[in-house]
Amino acid sequence: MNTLFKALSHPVRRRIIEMLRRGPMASGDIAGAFDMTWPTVTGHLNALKEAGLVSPERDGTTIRYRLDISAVEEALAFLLSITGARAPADGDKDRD
Amino acid sequence: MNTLFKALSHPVRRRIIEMLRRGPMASGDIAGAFDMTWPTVTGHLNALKEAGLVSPERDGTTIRYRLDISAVEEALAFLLSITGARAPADGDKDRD
DNA sequence: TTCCTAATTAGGAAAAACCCTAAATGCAAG
DNA sequence: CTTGCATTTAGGGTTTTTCCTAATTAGGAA
Repeated sequence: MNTLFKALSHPVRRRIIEMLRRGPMASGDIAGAFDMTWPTVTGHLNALKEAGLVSPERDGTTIRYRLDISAVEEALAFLLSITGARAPADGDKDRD
Repeated sequence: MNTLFKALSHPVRRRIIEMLRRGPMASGDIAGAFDMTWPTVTGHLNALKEAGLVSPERDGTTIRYRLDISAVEEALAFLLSITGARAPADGDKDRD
């Protein structure tokens, strides 16, 4: 949960996640979409992999990254537990 | 969105959010729940405030922090857009 | 083997985050 | 005004993040 939210806390990494929403992409194609060096993007991909958000698969000389939805749902579960299960308490009378 | 996910990326701050789920709490009570100094907790509260996740309200000498659900829903919306699900419904967040 | 391309790891500088102690602020009561 | 309590801000040391360039690994083709 800790590395997961930390991975989501960088705009480049969130953008990568959005890109992978349509399907797996090669590392070079991902790196080419940003205005930073390839090694830097590799670092972000490693952070996402560490968080379980993506997984790489080799195909010859190219490496494709695929989005791992279940990790996203893990973060989703935390946020839903916040918005979905709110108990009424004494200074909290003005709910919608 | 950037400060929002960054705020969520620290375990102490996520725990504060969980604590505030039941209602506003005084700064001192929040700080007392952790094994760190009060100024450090104040720093975390500032990070949460910066992200729009909590808002402080003064009552005499004590300051109470209240959870701001709409910011949570903002993060929720991003994750839901990834999994492809719909936006959170209005009547879904007020039941116990 | 050698060469080329795809991609990563290594090393390090700059910036930010984290947590502490000490000092300051704000409010209320005497 | 002065004291006291609740809380925040200031300053600084240590660790982590972020990004770069240079070097390295890995696979395919000649």
